[in-house]
Amino acid sequence: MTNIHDIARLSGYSVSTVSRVINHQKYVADDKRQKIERIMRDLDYVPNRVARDLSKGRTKTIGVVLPYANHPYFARIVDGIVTAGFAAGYKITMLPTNYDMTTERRYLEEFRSKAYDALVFTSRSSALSTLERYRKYGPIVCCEDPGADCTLAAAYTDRRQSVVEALQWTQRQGIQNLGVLLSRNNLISASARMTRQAYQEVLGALPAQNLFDGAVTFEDGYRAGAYFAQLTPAVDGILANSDDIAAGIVSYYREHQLPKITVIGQENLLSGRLLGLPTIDHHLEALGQAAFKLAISNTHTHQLIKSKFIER
Amino acid sequence: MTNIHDIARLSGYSVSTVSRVINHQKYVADDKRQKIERIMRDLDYVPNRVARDLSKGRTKTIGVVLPYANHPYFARIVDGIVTAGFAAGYKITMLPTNYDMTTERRYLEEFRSKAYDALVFTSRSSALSTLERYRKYGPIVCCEDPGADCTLAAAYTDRRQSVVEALQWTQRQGIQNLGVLLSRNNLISASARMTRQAYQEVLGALPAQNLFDGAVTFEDGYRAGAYFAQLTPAVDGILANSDDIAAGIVSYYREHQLPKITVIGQENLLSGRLLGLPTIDHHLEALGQAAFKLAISNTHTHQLIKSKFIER
DNA sequence: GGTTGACCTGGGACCGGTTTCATACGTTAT
DNA sequence: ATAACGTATGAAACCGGTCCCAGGTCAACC
Repeated sequence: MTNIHDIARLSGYSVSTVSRVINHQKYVADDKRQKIERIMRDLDYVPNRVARDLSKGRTKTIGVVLPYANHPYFARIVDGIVTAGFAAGYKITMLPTNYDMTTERRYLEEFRSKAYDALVFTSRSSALSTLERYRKYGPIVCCEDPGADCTLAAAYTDRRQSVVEALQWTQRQGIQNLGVLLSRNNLISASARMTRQAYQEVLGALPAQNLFDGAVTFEDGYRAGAYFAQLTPAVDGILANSDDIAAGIVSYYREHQLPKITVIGQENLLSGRLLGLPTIDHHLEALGQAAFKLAISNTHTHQLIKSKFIER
Repeated sequence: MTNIHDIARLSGYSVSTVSRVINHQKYVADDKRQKIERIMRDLDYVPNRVARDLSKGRTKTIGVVLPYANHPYFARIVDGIVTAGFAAGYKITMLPTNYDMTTERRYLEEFRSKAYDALVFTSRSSALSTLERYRKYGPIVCCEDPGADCTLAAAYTDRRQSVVEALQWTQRQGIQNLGVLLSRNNLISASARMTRQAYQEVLGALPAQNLFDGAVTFEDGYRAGAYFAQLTPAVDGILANSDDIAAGIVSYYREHQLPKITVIGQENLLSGRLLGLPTIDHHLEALGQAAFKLAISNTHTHQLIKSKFIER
């Protein structure tokens, strides 16, 4: 493979001058510039990206940590990050975790090794304090509200507020007993925390039996449907954590000819639109774009993306 | 930032020995190994990934070229690539093109610059011969049948055969006049070519007015529905190029209270399932996994992934 | 006692760029 | 006449690793 030294040798000029030509810098005489450019073209020369990155100390690459690559929630965020990254000349690398903490830790160590200029956590299993420990190696963005004193940058939806709106809507609809689905009902998940808070705020204490945990896919929604269908006292409304999951619930109720109940989805996906379900659009592409911009700005700004409740 | 030379200096041993410790190689005395390991831990040292990549001449990164990041077709392929890549310790970088040839070319040039060990084209705008010209810089995989004499590796669905099956099924259903949707009806798109071939084979010449081109999203499907609904002679069946797009057609027909017609989707997505549409599952995750394996194997194997027609 | 081979260690070239600094020349201002 | 400055160029350090090769020790074997 031909390198910058070959070009220098063949052109009779120094490596420095060739480097100046490559980078379109000032202070190169026109005739020499042209000669060097011709030789580079003749030899089919392209500067080595990795060498450049090493020398410059940056990779123009952002790592995106996410549990599953092909899940609509994360796909929409990634879409936003990729779009914004493309416009800014950054590459986006996918870092799937399956919510495995060891894997997350491995990515954090890779971050220390300068493989990425910044890291975006679309979701996480590790403690926030763990992420903060790696903050000194570069910008880290999380997609949740990490609290005012957190030094991480953050872009997040106003899930609490939008869920409050959705719940108030159910009250106006006369819904008495509402079931709730969460993906991960633990202390780590900000999404779960916000949803519980909103429930508490509008409807009071959430009965344990009205909560279905571990909902990620359509199939999970289907199982949740089976669960809620046999519940006493019966629920007359369910707040799902995604339209696809809501669709699973609706499918169960339909297939078993159960009375129709109100199911609210989230993310404004095609499935919810097809079934005419009310939903909450969290504007995840915008969230992704915001996350990217924070990643390359190296601040610790916390940025709220407004969500929108959509009646149907 | 502390580097390998710091560790060498502080430990009193040579860079070579430190390198051996880092890489868990033989021929390091136990006491020295332990001392070096302790110093690395004390200094919080992590080897620089970029330097390593430069030295080794590889990045353990695969670039995935795709038109849109958040489209179910490509998302499923990417999912397969990411899953297989993760298992093999490779990073996956997304390279969105919007079908812009200049952008594709830029990625090919980046490939020459050793930024990626291999490139996977999930779709393309450039000519195959263009891609082949870059073949000498490393493995390039395309996700279509590039023809027997093509030196690129390839993983692709048997779209022609599966569409033939779908069309034969429509015949058995008594469908007389079938409309067809394509995403890009040009010479580049193998998917369009295979679909046209299958139509020719089963139903004969495809009337120009029965073809709707440029269908990518649900909204496109909706527009296609509007188009086909006003057509004379009326179509009594439509083959769409994805379930989401098929759902667009169905939505149009529903919303305008038009007589129900048979719409066949593709990719076996949730939308098709919800609407009970027959579909063709092209097993795109498997395709992605196959593409990844080809990418790191540096052969020019052509691999067919069987598709499956699903009646509903 | 000499050869062989396994084990251990360090020097230094190499991967392929960027960037700082020293130098030198030609104008222009003082 | 000379200081000052803009332009042009190259040498060499630097980014931070890998790895080949030379050299040394020590035990086993003939």
